[in-house]
Amino acid sequence: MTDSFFLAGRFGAATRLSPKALRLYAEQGLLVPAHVDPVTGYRYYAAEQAGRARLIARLRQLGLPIARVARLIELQPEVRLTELRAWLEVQTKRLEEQSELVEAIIRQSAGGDDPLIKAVRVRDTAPSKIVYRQGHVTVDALDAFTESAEAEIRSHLAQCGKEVDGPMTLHFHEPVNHDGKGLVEVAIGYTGSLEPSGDLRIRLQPAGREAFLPVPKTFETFPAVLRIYDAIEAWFEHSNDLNCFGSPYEIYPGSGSTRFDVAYPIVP
Amino acid sequence: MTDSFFLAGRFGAATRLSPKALRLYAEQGLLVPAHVDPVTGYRYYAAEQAGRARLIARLRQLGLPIARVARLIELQPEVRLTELRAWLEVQTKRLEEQSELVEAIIRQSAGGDDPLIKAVRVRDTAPSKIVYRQGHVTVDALDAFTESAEAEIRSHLAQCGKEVDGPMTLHFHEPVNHDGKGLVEVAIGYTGSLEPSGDLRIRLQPAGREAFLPVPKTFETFPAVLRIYDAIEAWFEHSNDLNCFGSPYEIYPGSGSTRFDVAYPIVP
DNA sequence: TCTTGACCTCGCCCCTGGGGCAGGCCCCAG
DNA sequence: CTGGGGCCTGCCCCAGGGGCGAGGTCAAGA
Repeated sequence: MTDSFFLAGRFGAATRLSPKALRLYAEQGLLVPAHVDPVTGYRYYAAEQAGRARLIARLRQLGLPIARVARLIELQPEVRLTELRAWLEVQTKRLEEQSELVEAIIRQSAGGDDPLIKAVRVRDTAPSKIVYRQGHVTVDALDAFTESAEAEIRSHLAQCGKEVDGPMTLHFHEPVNHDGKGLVEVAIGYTGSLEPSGDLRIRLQPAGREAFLPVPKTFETFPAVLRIYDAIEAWFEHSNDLNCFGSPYEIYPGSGSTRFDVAYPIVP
Repeated sequence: MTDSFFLAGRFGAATRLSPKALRLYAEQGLLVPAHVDPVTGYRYYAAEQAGRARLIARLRQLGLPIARVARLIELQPEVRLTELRAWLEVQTKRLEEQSELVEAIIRQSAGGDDPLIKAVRVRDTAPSKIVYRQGHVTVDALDAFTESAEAEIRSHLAQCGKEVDGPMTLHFHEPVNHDGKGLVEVAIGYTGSLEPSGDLRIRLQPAGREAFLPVPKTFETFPAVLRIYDAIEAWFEHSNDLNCFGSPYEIYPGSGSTRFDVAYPIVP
């Protein structure tokens, strides 16, 4: 048995792992050598460890981080395969998003031949007091968050006997993607005087101007809705006079019997 | 004009870039602020820079490294789009490879129900002197490298009047993937005495044993050929007695009228 | 037995693309 | 003039190693 021990170089050559990687995995407990010489520090791997090592090499080759590999390795093979298939699904989705993004870049470069751009309008916004709730969500959780926040705000306003003043708005302070959470805010204007409650906060919204675009039915869902944002941003590029400097928001209901408008604040 | 300058926070909010990211891009020269206050160090961005900034944000969102973004940004839009489409192609290919890899992991977990595994045989290899050439190649450049190296070696042997002894072998010292270069070696045995020449080197190949598998026609091309490697490795797992410890190689021509065999060295 | 060369160890700094924090200015509104 | 929030620099941190240098080890040949 003792002659079926191998040093890092040879073991790594057989398992497609570099000695450096093997050392890292040994430190992290992912692949502990069968024996470590306490004097020299030499790591001796047993032949039986080759299977595990090769599995690790494959999972790493997929690009999975070490911690993920460590979790997957301990799973039953069937569960592991299920997880891997799910991971592949995610990768496929990511590729689709990248594809969408490239298309968006193409449209951005092509400039203003999009009829959407010509539909952008500007209007003044009235000052109001707003009550709002913020949260970090992914695009999947966005609808649920919006609904629950709106319900919470409306019930709080009803409870306090205050009147709703203006539409509901959904602000995107950070980009909301599939893979990352972004800070969003559901806000409703009101009249009268109100105390904050729970995670509901109060803020003054000064008067201003906004560039907006009603969203046609076919662009309501993600990721098609991103074209609306693109269109307004492209419109800013073309109108040298006005500058969009702030994050975008959606206004429910939208103008002209649409479900919502998309708008950007304008610096006067 | 001076009032169309924006500080990093506001500018970043409009272009989906964090102040920290903007600082990094400024340091790298990717997006240099229109003005930097020499006293305070404050970076002031002009409204006209928003387009470039947004393009950078998009390209970064694709996952492209900054250096790549910097190159793409300077290109003509059409060229840029061509490059982006090519990049998408590569990503698609990568996803396909990952999919293959997951399938390979599944087969590895499933164990030895593959008829290929049962076809693995063992044989002794004769000692010989070999002349070889090494190189770092990707899988795309592999065939060209192999052909040119084989031609070079054969012409050198012919020039020196030495006889070829044994088959041509192609050693994979490092994994050769689509995305990374690996060290490979084309080698041919000879008899007599020969001097090294150019990038051709000489080595003694001691006698040994190898586990091998002739490659059926349907598995000759990448990535299907990887199943052959997998099969031999799986065979090692199942035969507790023998250990593969070394990198694999291909032998041209293969046994039984196949184009090539795949083999692993065996530790006796 | 000695030497030599290959192999191994550890430790340090490097890469990407920022995030987070500390300490200290700056800027604007009240 | 003062406070709060925004901005600066500078430092350390993350994964997953690569590369390098100093020094110890192993095995085979002389």
